[in-house]
Amino acid sequence: MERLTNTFKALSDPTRLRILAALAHQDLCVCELESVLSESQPKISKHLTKLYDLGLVNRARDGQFIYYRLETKSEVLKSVMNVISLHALTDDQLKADALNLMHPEQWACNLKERPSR
Amino acid sequence: MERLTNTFKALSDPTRLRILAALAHQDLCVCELESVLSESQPKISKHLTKLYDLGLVNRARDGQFIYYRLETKSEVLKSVMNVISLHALTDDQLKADALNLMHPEQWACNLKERPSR
DNA sequence: TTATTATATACGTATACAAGTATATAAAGG
DNA sequence: CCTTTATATACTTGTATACGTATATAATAA
Repeated sequence: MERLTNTFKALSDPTRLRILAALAHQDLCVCELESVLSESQPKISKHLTKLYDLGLVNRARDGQFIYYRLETKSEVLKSVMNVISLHALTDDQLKADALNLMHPEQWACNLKERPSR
Repeated sequence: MERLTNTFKALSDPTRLRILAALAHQDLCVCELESVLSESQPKISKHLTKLYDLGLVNRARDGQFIYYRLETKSEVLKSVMNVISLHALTDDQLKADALNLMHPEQWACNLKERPSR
């Protein structure tokens, strides 16, 4: 049961929910998430590490960048993402994040073009 | 978003998950939950109060007893209960609780017969 | 009324954790 | 090589919270 409670604990932090909601749209590297959420690099990185350790996200290095994506193997995450995505339709913070996601030209991130796209 | 993160936080505690899993079978009062989970009265009571404050369970007094039941109005809880119930099929602790639930004659609880049944 | 049972809560303690700051590691480019 | 950019992590601090113990409240029974 500890695995399940730890998963819920991971979901109990607003920053991690925002990260998951953003990754539901597309895979992103740390610096991109910094821009989308307007949060500090260590903060984003630490939350991503926590999500990774729990098996909720996956990651792959591409040069300097490390791209994170949702872990599709997690059935619990799959169920919960439905709840989160539904919430994203009405929650102001999540709506603002989704808007930022649509405007990469405004990101502070120096990444001009995405190598993997 | 705070409402959602608080809900996930409530679900991140094993005792509260056990309570919800038990209430998924039937409504129960505090002393019955004490017996089913083999946990202390203040511990059960405090967790129930937390679940109640979050709107995840409802309660109704019946004489000395206060019966708790799942709050069917919560859509988030409804989604999450599917995950929990699925987990209950394989988790040892939740299976043991379900077994206790089937043997009320073994409960330390002095409640001989349920008034509301 | 007094005793008993059921439930809630206050209080102290130990622990977990989020966040900021600083630093370490790693890759790329000059 | 040195510099810059991206990412991870160590360290500290404040806060939240779970638990046990004790006590308060409420209902029932004697």
